[in-house]
Amino acid sequence: MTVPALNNWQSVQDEVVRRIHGGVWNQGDLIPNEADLAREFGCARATVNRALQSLADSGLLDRRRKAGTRVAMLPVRKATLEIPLIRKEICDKGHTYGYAQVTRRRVPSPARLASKMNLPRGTKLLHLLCVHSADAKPYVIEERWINPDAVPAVEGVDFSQISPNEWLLKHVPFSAGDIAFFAMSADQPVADLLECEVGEGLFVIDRSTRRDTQAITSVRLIFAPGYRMHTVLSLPT
Amino acid sequence: MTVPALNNWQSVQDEVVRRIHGGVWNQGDLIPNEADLAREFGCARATVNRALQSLADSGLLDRRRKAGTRVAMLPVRKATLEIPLIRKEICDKGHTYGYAQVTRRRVPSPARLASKMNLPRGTKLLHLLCVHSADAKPYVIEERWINPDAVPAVEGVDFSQISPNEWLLKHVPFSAGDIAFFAMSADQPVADLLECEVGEGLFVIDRSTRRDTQAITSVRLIFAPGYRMHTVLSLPT
DNA sequence: ATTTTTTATATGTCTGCACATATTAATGAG
DNA sequence: CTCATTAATATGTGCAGACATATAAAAAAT
Repeated sequence: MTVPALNNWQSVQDEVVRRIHGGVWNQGDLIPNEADLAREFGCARATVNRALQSLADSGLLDRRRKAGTRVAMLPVRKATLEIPLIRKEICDKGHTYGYAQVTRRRVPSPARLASKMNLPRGTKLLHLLCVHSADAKPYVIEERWINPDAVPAVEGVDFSQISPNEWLLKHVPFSAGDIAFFAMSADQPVADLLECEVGEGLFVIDRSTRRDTQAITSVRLIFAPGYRMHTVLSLPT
Repeated sequence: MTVPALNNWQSVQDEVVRRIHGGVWNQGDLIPNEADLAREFGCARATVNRALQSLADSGLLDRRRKAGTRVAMLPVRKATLEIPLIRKEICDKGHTYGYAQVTRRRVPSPARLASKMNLPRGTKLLHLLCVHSADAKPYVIEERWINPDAVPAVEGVDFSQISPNEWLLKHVPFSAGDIAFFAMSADQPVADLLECEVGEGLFVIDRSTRRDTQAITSVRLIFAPGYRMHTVLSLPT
C-alpha cells in the first residue's frame, strides 16, 4: 500500500507538521534523514530539504549537520512585524494623513545616543521633532536624530514638507538596525503634542539604523493612546 | 574582462544589494531576468532564484511571474520577533524565576473574547490570573483564557505548579494565532500585582491562538514598568 | 471600441546528481 | 586514560534541465 507521492515541498511540509501534531514525532525526537524521507514520500531530496529548512526557519525543527533534524524542544514562536511608512499606515486605514514639523535643531549628540549609535564624542546631530496625524488627530510623534556625516544631503532638505521617516526611506533605504518596543507615561510636552492626558500609557518604538558600522539615524516613535501594533503568528497548516 | 564568478547564492545576493545601494538599480526599476543574471554572474539560474527569492522575502524586491523582478518602491522593513517562554526569558537574563497563580475560575466567555476567539455564545472558559517574577520582583501578569473544549486535559492541571504559558507550550504546541502590542495605564488591581504606581504606562501583549479554526487560548501579558522588547532589523550585506 | 482568446515570457519548483562542510563517532598515538 | 587524527554521515548548496503557472501583451472575435 503506497501513499500518493508528496511531490511538492508544501505538501511535504504539511505532512511533517501533521506528524508532529499527531504525536508521531514528539518534541526532542530525531526524525528520519532527508534521503529516507525523500524515498518515503516519493520525491527528490531537494524537495524534502526545502520543506524542512522552511520549518527550521519558523522554529519547529532544529537541524544540524551530521546530527540530523529533530523536533524543537522549546518551539520559539516567531512573529514577523512589518514596519510600514507612517503615511502609508494611516492612508491604508482610510484616514486623512497630516504632518507637521515642530522643531529642527543641530545639537551635539547626547551621551545616551552617542553610545547607542556608536558615534565619536562631540558629533553634531540633526534633531527633528515632528507629528504625524490621522484625520487631524495626532497619531504619532517622531523624534528623529540624523547623523549628517552619514547623510550629507540631509542638510538641504526641508522637513516641513516631507517627514524624515519618508525622506530617509527614499534616500537611505535598506540599512540594518535594531528596534525596541516598550511603554512610557506621557509627560507634559508629549501630552501637549498628542493631545492626551499627562501620565497616560503610550506605546513607543525606538529604532536606530546604520549602514555597515556607520550610524545613520535614530528615532523614537511615540504613539497616541489606543494604538495597537498587530501581526499574525502563522504556522504551516 | 570577466568578473570572478559569483557561484553561491549569498554572493549573488550581496551583489544585487550592492547594485541597489550603489544606485545601479533604483527603486521601482525592473532588473534583468534570472536567466540573464545567471549568465552574467556565471552561475545556475537556481542560484540566482534563491538569492532573489530571499531578497523578496525580506522586502527589498517585488517579484511577479512574467512581470519580472523590480526593486521595491516602498521597502517595507520586516522585523522578526522571537516570542520566548517567559521562564526562559527571565532565566536567560540571569534572574531567578518565580511564579504564582493568583486566581482560577470557570466563567462564561465575555462578549469581547467570544467574538475575538470566534466562540459559540455561552461557552465556558477557564480563566487564570498569574504573575511571573524575576528576582522576586513582579515581571509580568499573565491573564489567560483557555477553551476547555479545545484542550480537555486542562481541567486536571494544577496551574499553581506550572504556568499556563509553559503548560500550553508543552501540550498544545505549534498552533497559529495573532498577536497585538500596545500600551495601557496601570489601574489599581494591576498596579497592586505589579507593585507599581497607578497610571503608570505598561507594555501589553494580547495573543490568541487556535488550531485550524478552533480557538484554544487567549492571553494578555502585562509587563512591569521598564520592560523592553528588542529585536534586530537585519539586512543582507 | 470592447471583450475574449491566444501566445510569449519570467518566475516557481521538481528531479537527479555532485560536491562542500560541519560535526559526531571511531580510531590510533602518546 | 587523554588527546589528536581520521572516517563516516547528515545537512547545505551547487548545476543543468525540465515542466508548471501566472500573467502581461498581442491577436482575434464580437
